[in-house]
Amino acid sequence: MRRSPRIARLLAEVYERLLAHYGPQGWWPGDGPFETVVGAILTQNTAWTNAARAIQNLKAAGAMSPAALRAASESDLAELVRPSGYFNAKARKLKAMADYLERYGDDVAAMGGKDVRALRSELLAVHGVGPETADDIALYAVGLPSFVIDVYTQRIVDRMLPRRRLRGYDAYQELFERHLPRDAAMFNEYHALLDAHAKEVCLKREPRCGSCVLAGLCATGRRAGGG
DNA sequence: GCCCAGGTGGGTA
DNA sequence: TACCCACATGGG
Repeated sequence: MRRSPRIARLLAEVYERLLAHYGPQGWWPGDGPFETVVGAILTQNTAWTNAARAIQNLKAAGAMSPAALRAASESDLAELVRPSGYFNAKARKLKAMADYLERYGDDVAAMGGKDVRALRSELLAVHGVGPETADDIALYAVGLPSFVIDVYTQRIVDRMLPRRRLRGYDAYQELFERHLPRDAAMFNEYHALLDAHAKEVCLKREPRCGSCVLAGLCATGRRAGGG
């Protein structure tokens, strides 16, 4: 993908408008880097409120640490994370993550010494970690600049750049990373703002795109959405 | 009752 | 590479 000054200006303006309108989002909600890692797995294809219940269960059971996850049986873990859905699959994923973290001495912050691309590749090799979860962990738990793409981000980009026809996670990520300064704090805020905007405006049945904070930057009225 | 939610892994063509 | 499907609970 070639860098385009026009797209760089567009993405910068979108960020400025969203930040001015919604304010700082304070992601990732939760208590510390390891809890963020756990949350990234538990929120997969699941509403955050459900993931949060599972996190509370893990904390109440004293299981919110890599060592505790390794020590627990998979079936006990599954019961604890039941509210987040896919509980058997997620219990296995949590154990795989806990096994992986052992190489960093169970210290998520220790991953910060790595190159972001190298860390991302490592994370992708862990069972249950796909591109979005790897970027969630790299960005929100470790603080390295890896732009997070989710379905909301893809929908908003598709409406802003309908001619672009991006395919696949990496294409969307490349769009942001090629056109923005490589700044973890800004990546953090930008993704959270896109999420907030998608939830408040774009996913409504009748989005009022004319008064939307992104009016004029977004191709409206193409589907049941705009903004 | 129906659709959706801060995806991923495994199988098939 | 590109689809398909299983995985599963809770809220609107």
